[in-house]
Amino acid sequence: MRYSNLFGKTKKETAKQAKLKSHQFLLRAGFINQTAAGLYSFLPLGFKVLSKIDAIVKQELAKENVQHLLMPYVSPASLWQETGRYDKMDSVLAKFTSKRGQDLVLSPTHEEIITDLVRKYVQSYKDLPLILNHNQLKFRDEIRAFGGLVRTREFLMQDAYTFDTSAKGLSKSFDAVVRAYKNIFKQLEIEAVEIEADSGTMGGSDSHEFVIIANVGEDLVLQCSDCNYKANVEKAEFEREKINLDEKIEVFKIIDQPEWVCTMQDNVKHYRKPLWRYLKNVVYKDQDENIIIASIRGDQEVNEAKLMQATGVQSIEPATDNDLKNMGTRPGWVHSWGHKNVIYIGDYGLKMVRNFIGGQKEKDTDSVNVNYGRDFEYKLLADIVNAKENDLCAKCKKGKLKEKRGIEIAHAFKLGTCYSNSMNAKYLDKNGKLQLIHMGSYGFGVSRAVAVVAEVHNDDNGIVWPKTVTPYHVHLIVLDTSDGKIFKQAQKLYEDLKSQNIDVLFDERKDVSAGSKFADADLIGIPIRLVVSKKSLKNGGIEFKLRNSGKIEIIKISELEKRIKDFYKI
RNA sequence: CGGGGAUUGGCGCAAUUGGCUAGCGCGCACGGUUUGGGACCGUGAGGCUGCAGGUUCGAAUCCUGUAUCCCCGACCA
Repeated sequence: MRYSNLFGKTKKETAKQAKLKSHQFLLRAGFINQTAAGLYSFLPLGFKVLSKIDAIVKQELAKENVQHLLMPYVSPASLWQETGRYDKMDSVLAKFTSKRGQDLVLSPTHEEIITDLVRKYVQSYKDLPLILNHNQLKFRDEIRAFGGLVRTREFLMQDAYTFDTSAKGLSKSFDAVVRAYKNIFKQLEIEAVEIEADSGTMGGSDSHEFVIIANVGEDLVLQCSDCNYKANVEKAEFEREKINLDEKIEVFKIIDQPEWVCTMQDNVKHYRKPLWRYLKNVVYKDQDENIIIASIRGDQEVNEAKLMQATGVQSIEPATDNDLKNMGTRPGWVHSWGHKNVIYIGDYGLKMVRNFIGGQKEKDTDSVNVNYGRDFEYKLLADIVNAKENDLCAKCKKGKLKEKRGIEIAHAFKLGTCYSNSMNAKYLDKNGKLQLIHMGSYGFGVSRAVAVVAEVHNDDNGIVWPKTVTPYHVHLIVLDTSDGKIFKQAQKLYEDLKSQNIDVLFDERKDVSAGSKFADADLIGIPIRLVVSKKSLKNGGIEFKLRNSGKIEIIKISELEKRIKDFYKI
């Protein structure tokens, strides 16, 4: 490709809105362009990188006997209604109606569609196990875009689905896909940590997330300082330590308290005691408008994923002031006991504190010396709060959990039979009995990976692409273009390399300074830079420079092809 | 979904107590001088100031509505 023909030029200025380096460089170097919030066009350079990642992903999966297919981007509402996700995933589903009145959605994922496919074709245990994959666009509405390609509403995702006759088979298939993922990470030169995660609306029992540790990430990961326990914040378990169980249990009292004391901050201001001393009540309502009061320690935060699991409800949302009014209370005045027709649930942490403050705030009174087990008790006590920095690891009970930020790049779910059950996907076993298919679901963010790779591989001047995903093999620059001989020589080199299946970006611009060309080469980030100039030819050849090194070598034209092919192992 | 900010040539920005022909940098086109780390001179093209109303002698500037984009919050009662 001749640079002057390339669609998408480099820019000197970066948009203020772009915070991440990957985002800035991808914009400046002309790899991507934003069409609307969370919707990006891939320009030729970006599309080349995307295509290469896409190919690597498919290739590595194919090694694990994964079969590729392609399912539609648009799917009928009826499939989503079968599993209940038409309502459950309402916030991300873009729903619309066709001209003939058919209800449709833009698929945010493809479990429903593939399960529908598989139930039509799989009849016997002889058809299993089976791993199917496609790399297809996804659309998730109401996602707030972030970091360029890191978080977009529409994105290219690889999603594989495994089908087995048993949980054991599922584990094997799961391992196969995870193996492929690890090889993909290696190819892309990114380091992903495998962590335990919450399954969320995906359902199923067990899920592993693959996260690139980066302080620009929006995922919170907790990692044990001692053992190898790692989990994301939705899932991370921790051991609740005794806070003040050596304190004497005092007599329960109702005392005067100024009306302004409402929030945890107010309590701290008023009583001048640490946060853990206060009882905190967080009110939610579930899909059927049932009120749930989560009672926790003042220093803790409710974890909605854990709360949903513990209460067994399908969805929760924070109660509104109006909901509180209907309960006969108001913000700051919610009681830890005594509200009628509500579900109370407490966190295990309540047992680690004696003599709480709070629990039944009224206009100018509240209670003190409140003790769980003596003054109030719940039928439901569970892990419903977030683990945080320096909490004790639940696994080894020795190490402290450390918080890290990360970008989720892949996620693998053991779905079990939840989809096959709701969608009636069964097979006949050896005994002629109908059995549910055991499923797994596996997603890798292909377009996100473009950002992740750029985020990991860059310097002050631009991107440094790994050789596996570089848009071109070499960036050929010609200087001293007014000298016809030199220009012709460069042109010949360009043609020769191309004929050897070497992908060349040829910067043959005549009216552009050397510095400008070098700066563009650095920004674009192709691993090998070649320069043909008066100087290089005088020195006996072509300048050869790797993007990630300052060293410049002169290489004879006759040796160039081999050098490049060795580098790329092609 | 809630709150805040923004929207001015392709890109990045200026100009608002309402007032001259809406400026600047980058980029682009043409001519010339340059050519090893984002060169310079000259000339030029490119705008109904997001859109729709309103106030006014006069609106980029004030008011109303609306669209789009960005940031924060997604809870602690």
